[in-house]
Amino acid sequence: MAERQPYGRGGRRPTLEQVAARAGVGRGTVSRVINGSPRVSERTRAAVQAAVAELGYVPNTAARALAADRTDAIALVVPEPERRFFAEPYFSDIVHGVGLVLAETEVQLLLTFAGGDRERRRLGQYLGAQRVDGVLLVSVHADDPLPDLVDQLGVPAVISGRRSEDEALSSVDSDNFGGGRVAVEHLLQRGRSTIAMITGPLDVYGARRRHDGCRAALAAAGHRVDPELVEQGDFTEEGGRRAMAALLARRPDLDAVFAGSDVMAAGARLVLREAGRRIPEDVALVGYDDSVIARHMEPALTSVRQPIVEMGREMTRLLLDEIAKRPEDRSAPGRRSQLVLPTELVVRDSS
Amino acid sequence: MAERQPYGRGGRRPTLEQVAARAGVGRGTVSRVINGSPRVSERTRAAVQAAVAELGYVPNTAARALAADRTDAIALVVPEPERRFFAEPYFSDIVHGVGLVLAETEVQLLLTFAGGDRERRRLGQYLGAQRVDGVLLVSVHADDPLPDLVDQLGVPAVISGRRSEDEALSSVDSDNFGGGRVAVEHLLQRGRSTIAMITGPLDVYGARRRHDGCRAALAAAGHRVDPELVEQGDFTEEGGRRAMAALLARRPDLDAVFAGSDVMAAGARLVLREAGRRIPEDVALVGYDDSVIARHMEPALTSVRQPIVEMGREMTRLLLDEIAKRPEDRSAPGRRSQLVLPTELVVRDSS
DNA sequence: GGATACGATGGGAGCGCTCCCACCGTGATG
DNA sequence: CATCACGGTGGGAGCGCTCCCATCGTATCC
Repeated sequence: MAERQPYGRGGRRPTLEQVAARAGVGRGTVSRVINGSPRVSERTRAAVQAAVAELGYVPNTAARALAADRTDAIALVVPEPERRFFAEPYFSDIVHGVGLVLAETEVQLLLTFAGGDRERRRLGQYLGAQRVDGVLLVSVHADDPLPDLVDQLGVPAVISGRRSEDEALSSVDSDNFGGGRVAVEHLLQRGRSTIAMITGPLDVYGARRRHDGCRAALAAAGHRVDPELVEQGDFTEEGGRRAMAALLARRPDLDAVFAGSDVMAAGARLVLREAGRRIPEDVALVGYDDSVIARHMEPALTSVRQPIVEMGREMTRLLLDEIAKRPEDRSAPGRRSQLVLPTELVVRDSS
Repeated sequence: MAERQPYGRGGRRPTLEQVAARAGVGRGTVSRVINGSPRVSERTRAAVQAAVAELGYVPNTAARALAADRTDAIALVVPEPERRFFAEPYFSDIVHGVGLVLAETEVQLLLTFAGGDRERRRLGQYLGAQRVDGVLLVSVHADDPLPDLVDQLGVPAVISGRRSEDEALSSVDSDNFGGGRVAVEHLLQRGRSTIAMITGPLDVYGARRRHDGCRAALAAAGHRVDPELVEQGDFTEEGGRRAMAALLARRPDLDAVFAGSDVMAAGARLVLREAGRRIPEDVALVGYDDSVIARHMEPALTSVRQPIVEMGREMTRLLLDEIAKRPEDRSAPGRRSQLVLPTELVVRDSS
């Protein structure tokens, strides 16, 4: 193999045409080899590959994108400021899952933050500019117009979680209903009978489903669902404290609490401790998310785990499938895939 | 303004040509307006802008990249697996700093992980494919061939930290020498006289500079630099423990320790405590990085802070400058910018 | 041996843009 | 009144690739 050119200082890179000349074939043939078309003889293929290696040829992405109308790149759009993105292990796991699928392809992942208003507006431009073949949307709020914008632009997209019962976009969610149910079933099995619930904001779809699953488990066990034992939080630690205080005031006899997130469980724990309740002896506590704090809490928190890495994988698979279809074959709105992955209870010391 | 087309279902987006037709001008004129050229009359500019708005025109990136040979995108290349990237606040701050500068431009940031070997190899292809105008390299190891590969490809690049005294690439580093010096000066001011040092691996440039600064401070104060008081660690907690144990065995009379990283300081702290030494009463402890653990340590750790956000900003500025030059004007190897930002001592309870 | 089929190949057209040169008209200048 | 300068404009050429159609050769069949 000949020495490869250092292209530095503005030297131009070899083109298809030059590879073709070197290999003594036509442009079309080289293109076929590069793209792995089967309609090339073994001899020719070898000659072309040799020429590619000698010249250190790499296809120009821009030219390919322009001619073929595809970029071989997808974007992960994070509608949050960078800080939050890095702070939450959720994103890390999603990216990891995405990466696992993309590693087997030639598709590149672009991370895009759209935290601020300005960046938000620019995103439309960005997608309109056909920089990417598709979009992965994570951490989308119920009232976020972004998904609909993306959909209207005709850009294939998959959303993590869903915004409501009838999500218009393709989505991958975890089984929030099952998660809530299994948490409460676990508490019942532990012999608890007066089970309180700190929910997330009930206009958030996932939070409502956790709540529904919880009620379902109680009903299935023949328990009455007592409104006095339900208090709404806001996914913050402070919200968890407030909710716990209210529950304790109304029902000092409660012997278990299911919180819709680990962070709220952490808040609840503080209030319980201040009230002199031992965990789990007096009150069993179960959280949701299986986050880092669950493991580090004292006592370690029983929590419901979502398969986040797996969600990242499935989102990516779904998106690549959608992209692979020709535009006219793409699923019509309303007939998109809605995937729901199972959750799992991780039992620790708090229950 | 007319209703904007929803392009969905494979509908094509408007082109420059169509905007030109709509505005009753030529292609060139529209291009000039889009790119903010001053050589357009106010009348014409307004007409074109109206047409752009009516059609919802967005320039096609691929076509622009092909014609102009620039992508308006830069890549942040992280030669680490995703996990580490998210785990370390360092990266979060860098990305934040980069984002601050890019927010004022039309340049897009792409995050690229090159942790695995496979991804590593693909990166060359990626850069060769002219997907980006330049590259930001962070967390590069001394023996990493990546920077030279990038340089050889003629892709403008800026590296965070430097690999050695004579870094070939443009770089932005923090003042490790000054950081080491100020840490030790602080200990001397506190009246400590027997100051031990746990260094990072001395083949890592930054670690060596911290060590050098430390020695310089000692020498300036008229202290002899006692080899018995220097022990090399490896930036891990375990390494910090081992080093501390060795130092304590050799010199039980030491009254201060400067560790080359917070994590090593954390390891040292455990050993000191096991040996019954109180911090800071018996032994003062200073770390490096001002990481989260510094604040959360018991007692809170005095540490040297690097201006990481600022480093991200400066790296980006440097890179954009380099990109703005025509290729033939770009700095020759050896005459690249080497920027060093000041470090700062954050005094807490451990000293 | 000629018609047929099909795999392999070459290269024209065109993707949407920027660059640049030619050209137009106007007002200043000799 | 001819000449020049210059701001403003139109549009050809070309970026490097993919797509596709025409073409060529060879194996296959009657």
